[in-house]
Amino acid sequence: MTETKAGPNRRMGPVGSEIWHSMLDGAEDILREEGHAALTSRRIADRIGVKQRLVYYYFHTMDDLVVAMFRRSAERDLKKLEDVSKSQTPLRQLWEICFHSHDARLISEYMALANTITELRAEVIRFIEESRAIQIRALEDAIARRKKKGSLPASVIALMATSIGLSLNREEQLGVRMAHAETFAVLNAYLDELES
Amino acid sequence: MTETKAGPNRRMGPVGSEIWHSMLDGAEDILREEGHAALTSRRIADRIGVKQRLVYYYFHTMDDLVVAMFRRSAERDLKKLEDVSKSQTPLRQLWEICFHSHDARLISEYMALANTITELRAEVIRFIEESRAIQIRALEDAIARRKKKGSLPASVIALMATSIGLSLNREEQLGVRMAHAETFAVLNAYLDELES
DNA sequence: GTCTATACACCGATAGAC
DNA sequence: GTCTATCGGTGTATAGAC
Repeated sequence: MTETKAGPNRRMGPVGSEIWHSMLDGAEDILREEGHAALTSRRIADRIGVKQRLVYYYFHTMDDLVVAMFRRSAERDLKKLEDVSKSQTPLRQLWEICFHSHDARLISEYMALANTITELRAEVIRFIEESRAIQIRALEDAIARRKKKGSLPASVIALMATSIGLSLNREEQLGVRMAHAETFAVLNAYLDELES
Repeated sequence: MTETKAGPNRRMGPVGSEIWHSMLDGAEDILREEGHAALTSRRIADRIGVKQRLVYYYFHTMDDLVVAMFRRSAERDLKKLEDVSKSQTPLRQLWEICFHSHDARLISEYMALANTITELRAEVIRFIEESRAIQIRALEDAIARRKKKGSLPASVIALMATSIGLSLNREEQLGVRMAHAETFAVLNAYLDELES
């Protein structure tokens, strides 16, 4: 298992090796700090102290590298979501993850790249659907535990919460604060009601 | 008024002229259809049938062009928001605009570009704040008219609605549908309650 | 596995003619 | 106003030596 996939008949480096990871680390840093325009094979190589040619030994194309980068981080995120949804206060923690631990800039760069890179787009879709499924399961449990009628469906709460979390996160990073404090207060109260 | 701004001492074409607009039109089409990587002075020129040099007669830099493009579209949007918020059913129409009339792909491209282009970032902030202000005003009126206690603050509804609208829009364009129908039903019911 | 070297395309931006 | 021509830089990707 030292070959990535068929593609062009070119020798390829081992997926998951140390240098493979450090390339993706460097790429992620660049994307977050300097944006898509700076995400080039040369800069990645420079950053981790190897020659540009080596990037193409580990990845067929730059698009492949981007897809691998997103997939790696999506897998980590999904694992974290699964973990906290089994904890004592899953909702509170899911909300923390949704609102805090993501870098809004990185997300927006991926979203834009997904417009062009078909395989990334598929990966993004998969991630949204799987993380939503996890959230819905956790919410259903919480709602059942509280057994107080009149709640919104778990699926609706999940979608709304992630949407609002994404926006709040993005706006805070931009420097917009209008209506944030009030919204946060409302959400906190709702969260308390669902999960004391 | 045929000069854009100080900047480099170079002759510049008239802002708002027919060709100025067609350049921005072409740029917008490219950004929506092919993404930021294809947004170059040469492709814009090709698309509208002029030579590349002319783009730099109308815009100092490519960044300037991008900022002008966003600003023009933001002004149009704000005007439309103002208009419908004075109509008979402002809430319903504001929601329609928020959910439908925007191209999710274009938005995500702008968001990514705003990470790098400082002036665009400022323009985005201004747009978010002004459109939110308009929405809050319309919502306050609607809530006062209904004078039914227990409603969420107008500012919170505004933020939540735009967030959810953006996400639904984006996901529909991606091809994700999970939880959409249920969410849409809930929102519709709420809208009916606020504005019959 | 990692390197040097290189082919080739495209970009932003400018000089200066008409 | 619009053009031709061009400079200097950077990108993806490959050939092939060690």
